[in-house]
Amino acid sequence: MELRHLRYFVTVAEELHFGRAATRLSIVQPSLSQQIRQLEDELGFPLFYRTKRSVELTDAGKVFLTEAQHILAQVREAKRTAQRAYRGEVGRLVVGYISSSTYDLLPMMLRVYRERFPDVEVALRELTTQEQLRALEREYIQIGLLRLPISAPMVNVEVVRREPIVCVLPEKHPLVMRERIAVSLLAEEPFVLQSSQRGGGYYTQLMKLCLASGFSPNVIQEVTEMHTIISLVAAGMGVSLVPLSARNIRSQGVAYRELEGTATLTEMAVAWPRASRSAIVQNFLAVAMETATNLT
Amino acid sequence: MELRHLRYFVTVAEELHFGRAATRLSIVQPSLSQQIRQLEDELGFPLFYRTKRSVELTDAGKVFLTEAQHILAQVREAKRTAQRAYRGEVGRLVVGYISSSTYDLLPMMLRVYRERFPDVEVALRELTTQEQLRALEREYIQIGLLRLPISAPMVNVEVVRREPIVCVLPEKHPLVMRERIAVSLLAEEPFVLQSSQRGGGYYTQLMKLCLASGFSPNVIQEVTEMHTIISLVAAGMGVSLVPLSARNIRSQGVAYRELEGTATLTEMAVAWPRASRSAIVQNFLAVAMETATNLT
DNA sequence: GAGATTAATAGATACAACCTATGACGGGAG
DNA sequence: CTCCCGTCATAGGTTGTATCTATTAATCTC
Repeated sequence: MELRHLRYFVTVAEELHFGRAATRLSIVQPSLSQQIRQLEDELGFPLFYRTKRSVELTDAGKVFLTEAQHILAQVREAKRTAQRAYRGEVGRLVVGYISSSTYDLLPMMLRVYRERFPDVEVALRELTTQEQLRALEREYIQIGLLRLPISAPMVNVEVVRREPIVCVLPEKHPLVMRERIAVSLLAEEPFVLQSSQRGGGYYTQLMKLCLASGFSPNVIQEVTEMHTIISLVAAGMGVSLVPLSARNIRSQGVAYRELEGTATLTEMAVAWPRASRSAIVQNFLAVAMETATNLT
Repeated sequence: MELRHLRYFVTVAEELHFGRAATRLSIVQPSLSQQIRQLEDELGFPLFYRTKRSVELTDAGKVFLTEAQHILAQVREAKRTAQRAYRGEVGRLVVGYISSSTYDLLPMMLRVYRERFPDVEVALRELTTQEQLRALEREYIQIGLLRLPISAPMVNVEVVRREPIVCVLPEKHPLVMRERIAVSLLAEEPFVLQSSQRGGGYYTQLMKLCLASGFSPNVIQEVTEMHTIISLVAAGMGVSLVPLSARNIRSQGVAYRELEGTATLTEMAVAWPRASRSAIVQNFLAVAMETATNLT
C-alpha cells in the first residue's frame, strides 16, 4: 500500500465516479480502476459496490475512508511540523545564564525571542560561566550567557555587551570625593569579590588589573552574587571592582567611580557549541545580537 | 511522497546506517540513498547529517521520525479496523422489535450477539410490524423482529418461532372446563384484541379465523400491548386469541386453551432489507437463526 | 432498439525504482 | 605515512509497474 492508493481512494469516494475522479487526479480512468482494485486486493475486501452504472461505498469502505482521510491529513501535518522544526520554530531550548545577566540582558532577549518563537519551549538554568562551558560541551544547555574571557575551543562566542570595570565604594568613603580613581589607590583597601570559583576568567582579569598597579588585593570576603557585593560595600565592609551595569542593582549607600587611565573593559557574551547546527540556536543568536546592538 | 519513503526513512533512522537499513529492507544501499534524498528534496530540508563515516538525525529529522512512525502505525490500524468492519465486528446496528418479542426472543438474541460482537453498537426501537416494514425500507433500522404474515417485497424474512394461536379466557369462564375449544363457541363472546393498526397481518389472520367459523368477533376493547390483553381478560372483560408464548406473561386469573381442529399457527420472524449486503446484518441473522433453533 | 454513459479488460508505453559498478572520502592499522 | 576497509554518493543500465490507448460489456435513456 502506498499513499497514492489512499489519495486515489479518497477521491473516488468523494466523487463516486471513476471518470470524474480520474480527471481530478490527472490520470485516466482505467489506471484509477486498476489502482483501486489493487488496494482492495491488499485489504482483502471490496471498498465499493460497483454496478456498470454506479459506484457506492461499502460499509468497510466507509470506515476505511475516514481512516484514509486521517492518514493523509497527518501526512500534511507531519510535513508542516517538520518544516517548522527545521526553521527552528518549534522545539526546546535550554539557556544557561549568569546571575548578573538577569538585570536586563536576559529578560530583554527572552521577551523578543518568546514573542517571535512562541512554540519553542525555553528552559532556564542559572549557572556560572565555568559551569556553562561544561554544560555546553555536554549539551545540557544549548546557549550560554556568560562573562568573558573564557578558554574553550569547542565553544563559539559573540560579545553582546562591552562595559568598563568601575570601582564601587561605600558612600562615606574618602575616595568618593575623586571623580576618577587610580587602581593603585585601592592597594590598602579591603576587597569584597566573587569567589575565584564562580568568577572564572573575570576574577583573573581583576587580579591582573591590581597586579599591574603593583599590589595583590586584600580580599576580606568572597561572595557568590553581584548584589551581595554591593550590599556589603554599602555596609562599609570594603570596596570592589565591578562591571558598570552593576549600577542597575542599587545606588543607595554606595558610589560608583570610573578608574583612571584607559578603561579596562569586561564583556558579556552569548556562547554556543561550535558543532551546533540547530536552527533554534541560530534563531536565538540572531535575537541576542539584535538585542545587543539595540542596547548601545 | 509515498509510504515507501516513510518506511525507508524510519528504518534508516533506526539503524543509522544506510547499508544495514538497505539489507533490512531487502534493497541495495544506493537505492535507499536515492529514496531518502528524494524525500529530503520534497520536504525541503535534510533529515540526516551525513559524513562519509556516520549518519545522524537532524533536529527536524527527529521530529519527522516520530510523525512518520505515527503515520505508519495508523496505516496498520486503518487496515485492521476496516477489515473488522468488513467482517461485521465493528459498527452500528439498529434493531426494531415488537413488544411481544421482549419476553424471551429479543433478550436471548441480544445476549448472544453482544457477547460475540461486543464492538457493534446496538440500538433498539420498539415498533409495530407495520412500522418496521417502513423503517426497513427507509433504512431507519437494519433488522426487524416482527410477526408474520407481512407483504413487503423488498424485505426478506426468516421465521424464528412458530407457535399455535390459543384461546385465553378468564379463570372463571364456563368454557375453561373444556380441554380444547372450537372457535365457533366464541361467536357470542366479547373480544379483547390488539388494534388493527398495530396488529397488522396478525389481526387479519384472527379475523379470517373467526370468519371461517361463521362469525365476526364482537370486539369490545382494542388495546396496544399483549400484556394489556391478558390483564383485561383476567379482569373478566372478555376473551382473546393469542400466541401460545403469551403464557410467559402471566397465568393468574386466566386460562389458556388450545383450539379444536388443526392448530392455526402464528410466526415470529427476523426481517432485513432484501438489498442488504451488510456483514453486521448477516452476523445478527446468524445469531438469530441459531437462537431460533435452540428454542424448539 | 439505438445511442450515451460508465466501468472493466487487454496490451503498449514510459517513468521511476531498483540494481550493478564505481568513486570519493575518512578512519584505523601496519 | 601509506594502504586498506568501511561508508555513502553517483552514474548508467534494467526491470517492474503505473499509466495510457483502445476496446468491450453492461446498463440507462430516449
